Amino acid sequence: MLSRENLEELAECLKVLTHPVRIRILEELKGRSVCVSELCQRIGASQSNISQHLTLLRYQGWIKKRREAVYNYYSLSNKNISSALEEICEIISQFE
Amino acid sequence: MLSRENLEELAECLKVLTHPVRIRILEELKGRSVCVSELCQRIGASQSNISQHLTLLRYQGWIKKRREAVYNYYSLSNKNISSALEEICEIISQFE
DNA sequence: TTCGTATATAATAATATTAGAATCTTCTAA
DNA sequence: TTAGAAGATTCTAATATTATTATATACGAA
Repeated sequence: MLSRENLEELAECLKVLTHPVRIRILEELKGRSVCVSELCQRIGASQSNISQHLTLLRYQGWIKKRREAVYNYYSLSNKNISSALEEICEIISQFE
Repeated sequence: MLSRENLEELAECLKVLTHPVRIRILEELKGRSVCVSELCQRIGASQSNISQHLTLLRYQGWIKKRREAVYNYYSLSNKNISSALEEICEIISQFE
């Protein structure tokens, strides 16, 4: 049984995955770095909106950024994220 | 890559797990049925509050209820839920 | 230095979620 | 039937999340 603290951490952590745009961002970042403007184009949301979701994702440790010339390239913060996301997708999709 | 529709379904489905009380409820229901009043006691939340979380969990298909005399017993809606929850906990806890 | 492009941040408004109180419904036992 | 208990529903106020708009910053090019 999880402690009250762990419960809240888990809940908080999963909040990241409860917005379609954020899941989509994580998918786009699978295996490569993408800059903000490209993410905007591919996902079809405003720059400001994407940027805010990126900030949250980074704050929660799912992604990291790297500056290169004019661009900020974002990527998954480690290799497990990608497979973790896939596993969670799969687990959840079994219920539908 | 998930479709826009699937993205939203996935996000929606995971929202269930983003409240400590709901995770706690699912944990309490692992392997057994529990009635509302007992859940209130064990979790330490108001009857109304628990009942609302139960309604959401049931609406999303995570749990089912069964009437028995005066009591409503809730249980996980299938056997996969329990292990799915554990797997997700484990996946997430790797990031911390 | 100044300009333009890429991105971040701040402020705001709209919407969603939450807890708690009050009320209603359903069922059982008498 | 009626009283009482279990649980559901409804409403409200507080809070959190989200998208939008406007503004700020950072940096490369000229």
